[in-house]
Amino acid sequence: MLRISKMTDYAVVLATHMAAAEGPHAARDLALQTQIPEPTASKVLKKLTRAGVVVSQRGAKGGYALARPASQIGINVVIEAIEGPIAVTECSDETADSFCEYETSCGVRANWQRINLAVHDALSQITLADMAFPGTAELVPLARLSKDADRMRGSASRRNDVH
Amino acid sequence: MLRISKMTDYAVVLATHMAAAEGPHAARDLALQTQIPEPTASKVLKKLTRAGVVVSQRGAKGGYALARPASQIGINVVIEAIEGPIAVTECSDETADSFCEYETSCGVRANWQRINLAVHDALSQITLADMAFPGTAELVPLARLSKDADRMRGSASRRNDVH
DNA sequence: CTCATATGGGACTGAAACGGTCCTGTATTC
DNA sequence: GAATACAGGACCGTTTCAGTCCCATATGAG
Repeated sequence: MLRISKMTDYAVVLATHMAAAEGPHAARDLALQTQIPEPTASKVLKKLTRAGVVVSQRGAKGGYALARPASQIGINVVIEAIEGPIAVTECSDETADSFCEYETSCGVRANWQRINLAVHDALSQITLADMAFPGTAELVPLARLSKDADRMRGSASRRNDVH
Repeated sequence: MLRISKMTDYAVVLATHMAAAEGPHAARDLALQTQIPEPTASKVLKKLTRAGVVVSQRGAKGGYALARPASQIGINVVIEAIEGPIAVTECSDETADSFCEYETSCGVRANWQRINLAVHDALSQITLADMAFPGTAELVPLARLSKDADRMRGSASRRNDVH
């Protein structure tokens, strides 16, 4: 579960590449650099464009570029661009939740939404800048994690390595 | 994305029901109570059993029961029981990661694992007991959320259950 | 001992989603 | 106006998903 689709994986890789260098990137170039088949990369880029994650420039010398600074684009945005809203279950999908037939059995609903939120939150913590410039993460990945954790939590160092 | 499959949804609902009452629950009973089609419920329960989330008793008067107290079973365990390990991308799957062809383009790997961890962590925070007895959550869902957030962030006790 | 009850473990199927390709149209630059 | 690149779908084979069904096995009751 929570297995992200390949398309989404591609989206993150492509976005990360764009984050690493300025200026317009032609779909073809990105495809070559990332080893993603060109038509597929193109498809992904189109979706990212529609979602407003990247902006596009048509014509010769055209290409794609991030719509905002990489540090302001959370991973969740990229993921949602491809896979739609992060709604773990149908009953947390607004269109359907009026018809949750369980009702009685389902004090579960509110909790699913907590789960959704938690996941969403976790994802939004990580930006494309983090992905593009692992920086300290590469040297001390866990240290970086705890740095993030500190920022989130305001205090204690906690590395749970593991899992 | 991050759309959990129906089966997993069922698993959580079923597990929550078991958390709400003691003793062995026959698959049939659970199916009736939760409105989940019986064969399907049965299938899910079998998976939960294999994963060790619940224990089963065969024969007349048999049924299923949680393997541990509800407060000690994180949602992540239930989810993983149905959907397999939480590995967001293939390259974070250990079997495959030796062959991440990107390599150069992929400083992304380490970051995916951060993402995985973040998600996994978020899920493990929520136990079946939380699901079965929403308590304050029902009255003030958002307040409860921020309360949780505080608990997460404030350093305090946080059990990592295992797996 | 025997029968009714329940789980264990797959096999199987129709429907839907996924991954990937390709084609036609439109905007932009030279 | 020709070459370049994106926009938007149509299309298709493969895989996964949801759901059902069947048979084997274990257990308790009479």
